[in-house]
Amino acid sequence: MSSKSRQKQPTFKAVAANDDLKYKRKYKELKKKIREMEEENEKLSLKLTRAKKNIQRLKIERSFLFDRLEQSQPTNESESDTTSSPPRAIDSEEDLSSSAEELLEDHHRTGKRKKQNRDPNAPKRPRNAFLMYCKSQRDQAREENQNKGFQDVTRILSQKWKDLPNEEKQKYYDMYNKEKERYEIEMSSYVGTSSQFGYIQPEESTRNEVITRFDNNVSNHHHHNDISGERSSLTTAETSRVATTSTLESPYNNNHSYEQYIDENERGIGSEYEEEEFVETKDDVKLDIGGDDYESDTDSEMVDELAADINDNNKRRHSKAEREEAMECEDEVRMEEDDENEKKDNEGEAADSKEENLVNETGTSENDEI
DNA sequence: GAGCCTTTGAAGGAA
DNA sequence: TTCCTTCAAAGGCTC
Repeated sequence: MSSKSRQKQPTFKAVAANDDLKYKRKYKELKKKIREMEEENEKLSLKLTRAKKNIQRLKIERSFLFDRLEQSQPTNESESDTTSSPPRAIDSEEDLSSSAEELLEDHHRTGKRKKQNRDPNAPKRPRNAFLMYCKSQRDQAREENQNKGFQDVTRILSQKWKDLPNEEKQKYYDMYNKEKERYEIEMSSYVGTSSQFGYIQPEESTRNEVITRFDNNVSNHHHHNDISGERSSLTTAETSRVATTSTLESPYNNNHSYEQYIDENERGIGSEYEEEEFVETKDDVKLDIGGDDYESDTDSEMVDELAADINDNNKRRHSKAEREEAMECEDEVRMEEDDENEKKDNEGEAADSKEENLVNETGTSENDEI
């Protein structure tokens, strides 16, 4: 009996050690997963920040366009009443309103939008599952239906698509999801780049057409007249700064007055709501680059300051990574020490039980002898 | 060279 | 929420 228990002892220990190893492995896996989730979370936060900034910009743009439309409305009515008035030189307000209204009316009436010159640098929209299917099957379908035209082949493919079992379709939906991910990633880092094409936001072509028409009118007008009031001040007050910022970050490269409007709104001249939103946006930027304030007056200084901050931030990140690594090493060392201690304890226990067994055995033999 | 034809499906805006 | 529109792809055809 005692010899059996002696044989079982190391097996039990081996199992316990095995369990420990398992837990250790599991612990490491979980730690890795947490790290991955944190990284993903960081990415998503960045994406959210960008989206917020974009929304803020669009809000300002919208209020700008509505302001222009509202301001120009009464002028138009009075103009239409005075039929005998002599023809005037270009009136930016009138031209703007007629262009914008015409465009908006056109859009509402037809419900269709004219095709836009899309920025060739803009990411392509993802192809849906059916288009993926067409791409892979079209050649074969054309070979099978050589006498049929292109549209007919598409029609055949659509019929085939409908008849396709869901498991087969799933393959193409997966492909679509991958394309979609690619598109989202590209869009998150995409800022309108080409001044030739302007900044054309997907699904925002009408808005941009209005803006383009407006700014064409404004720029034309500036060559002919000196406008008094708001727009004049808009175009002259901070031209140099706007020119710099527009080349640095503006998607609307030709729009000084428009840029100026955005710029002023973003610095808090707009409504309280906008101001509040702007503070949030600026805070987001601070978060992105390390949480410091920027006090530079000029753009070049600000760029230097930003670069310095990014370097600092990289250093911080680097040291953070090092700290994490060191902590991990410490954990591992601690775990190894624990293991060793446990091993020693187990060995001690084994020795004790061995001694106990020996005592018991000797005890029984003595008794036998007696 | 631009736009149309055909199809499905995703996405976004308007009502 | 529903409806409508646009845009992705393919290549030939028309203006």
